[in-house]
Amino acid sequence: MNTLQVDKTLLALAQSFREAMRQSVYLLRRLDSEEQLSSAQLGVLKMALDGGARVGAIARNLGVKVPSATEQIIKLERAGLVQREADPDDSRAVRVAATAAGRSAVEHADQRRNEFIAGILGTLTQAERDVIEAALPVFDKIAGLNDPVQN
Amino acid sequence: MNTLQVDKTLLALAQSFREAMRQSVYLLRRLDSEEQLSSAQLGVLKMALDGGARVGAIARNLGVKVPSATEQIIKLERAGLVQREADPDDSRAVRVAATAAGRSAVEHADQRRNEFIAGILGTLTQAERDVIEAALPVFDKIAGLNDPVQN
DNA sequence: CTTGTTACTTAGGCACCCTAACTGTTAGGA
DNA sequence: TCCTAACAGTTAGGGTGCCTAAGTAACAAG
Repeated sequence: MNTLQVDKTLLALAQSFREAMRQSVYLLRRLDSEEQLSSAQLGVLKMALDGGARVGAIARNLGVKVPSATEQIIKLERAGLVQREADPDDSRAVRVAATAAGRSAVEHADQRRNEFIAGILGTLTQAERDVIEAALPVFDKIAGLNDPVQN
Repeated sequence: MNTLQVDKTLLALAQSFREAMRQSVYLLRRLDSEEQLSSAQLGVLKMALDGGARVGAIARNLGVKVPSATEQIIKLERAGLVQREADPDDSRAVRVAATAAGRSAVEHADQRRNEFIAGILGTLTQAERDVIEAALPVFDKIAGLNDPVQN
């Protein structure tokens, strides 16, 4: 019960946690390789769904630097999935809005990806799914803890 | 309780699961950006710890194609962290073994990464950590389900 | 009206991954 | 024995996504 022991447990958990993260990278890679729309682009596109998202906000939400967001936005624009327009209130800013094609692309991509994952989850027992479901909010919290440190 | 409803629940869970995976990508990215040894290289190096791992085995374990593994191995070799030597039993094959420097690099990198994650996990409640701990084996199972599809 | 800050874009570069093509080795017939 | 198919890795070439540094343009404050 001393500090050392607690740390040891924590470190062991951290190790397993890292391994799980590593696995999810593979899973995501696989998911990406079977779709037209990459995860990065899907993330941008999703933010552009509700009207006009600013480039900086998109970057922040995706955990990347502004130029990286710009790059994805330009690709999406060329693909006709988003439009860039000047912000009426601040002409330095750019509003990124999904086009109709963009909207439908998101829906399709999201559905296909969800189905893929659901297919995997479907092979689990209900108890296992419950365990996952219970863990997801904690993952969210962890993500929130990671976020604020910013860049 | 009909199939449709089950599917709906499953899809919703899949959606949340995807979101959690997305977050772990950010977390891993952050982890990587603060270290010398990248995740990709650490993965290769770890496989090279117990004697001689074959290039193909490394690639398979890391979920990448052989040329990608070769690339990382060459980098590690240039950094003096692994050695490549011919397999005595099959001279087509190459054995990749960690050097002393490689071993110590793994230890340091692993420890630093674990400490980083432990620092995050340490801010959770014990109950939350328990939930995570319970979920990790299920993540492993999911990874195993994803793996076999191979290519 | 100048000066600093802010929002974004452009330019250049790096890491990691992939497919296709090549080299060398092994193994299984004819 | 020799020829050929399969196999293990490497090389070549290309794509994506991310980053920093250096522009450009617009706002905001003195």
